[in-house]
Amino acid sequence: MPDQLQLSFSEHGLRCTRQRRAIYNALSANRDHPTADDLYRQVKSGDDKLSLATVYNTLEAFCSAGLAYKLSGCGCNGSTRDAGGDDHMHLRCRKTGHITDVPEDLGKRILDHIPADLLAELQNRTGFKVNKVQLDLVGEFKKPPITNQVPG
Amino acid sequence: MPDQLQLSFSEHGLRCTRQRRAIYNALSANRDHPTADDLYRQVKSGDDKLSLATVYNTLEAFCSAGLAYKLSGCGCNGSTRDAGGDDHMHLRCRKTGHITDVPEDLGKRILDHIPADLLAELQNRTGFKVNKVQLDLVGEFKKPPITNQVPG
DNA sequence: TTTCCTGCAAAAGCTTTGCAAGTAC
DNA sequence: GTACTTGCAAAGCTTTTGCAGGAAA
Repeated sequence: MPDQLQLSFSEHGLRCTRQRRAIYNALSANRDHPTADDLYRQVKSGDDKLSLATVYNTLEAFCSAGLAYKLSGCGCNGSTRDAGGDDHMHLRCRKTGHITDVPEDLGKRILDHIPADLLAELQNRTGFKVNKVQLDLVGEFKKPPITNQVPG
Repeated sequence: MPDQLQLSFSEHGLRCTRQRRAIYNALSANRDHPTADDLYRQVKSGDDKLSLATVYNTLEAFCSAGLAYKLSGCGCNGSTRDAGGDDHMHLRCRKTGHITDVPEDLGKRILDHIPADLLAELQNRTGFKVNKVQLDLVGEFKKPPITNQVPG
């Protein structure tokens, strides 16, 4: 009986292997933008059979299939990915480079202020179709955040 | 006669060397978020005496001094930096990872819609002081952009 | 003159690749 | 059974480090 994930994989022309399931789950569970190595260790701690090369291959496969995206952008080696999906918002600490997410409701309220007509104008002028908006607030923690996330 | 850059360096406790000037200038001139290697080649093409290690050391020095910031964030190796400064906005192509800037006026109009009171609320709730807002629009070029920038 | 910076080369770390064995379909 | 994946190990990159000589202050 094919489950949701399996369907999703096959829709994108990917075979559904144990490793890929595990990696995909780890990636989605993690709002923390793990590196390949993070994923490797995380998956490996539950299920012993995995190699780091597979993590890289799999992420590459997910990215080509559109199931995940390189997050860090830049010409850089983009070691951190994101399981696609919604708009979102990060706090990025200047001192440590650490990234945490903005509380859901607040993020939504801020992003709702971005006017769709300006994005449409952008598309007209540049030919760039916006799929997703990502707002990063760069700064630093003046006091520890209230959540369980740690600045660095 | 100490110039602007020299003053700026010494304010931050940095000595003002030929290499650092060149690297700083290249970094500021470049709205393109160059990697260390990009900077190396760019500077080297004008002025023959520079080693790649110096580029890394210098970027590190700039970052600690607050004259530049790691751009890509994440736990990642942040090969791309930014000479601090203003809020800004990028277009990030999903397919190629290439980053280009949004036309100045349009970027400003979009960023102006982010309400300051919500940012203040954020600071109250999380302890995070926002210095700079960076908006990334993730998507892809449907047709070539009008500027001289190339999608990938 | 003192302290910090640079360049070189070597080390360390991260990512990709090649290929035989294994697995999904 | 066929074609795609995995795991291993080795290769290829990028970034950092140690140290002697050189330059800024």
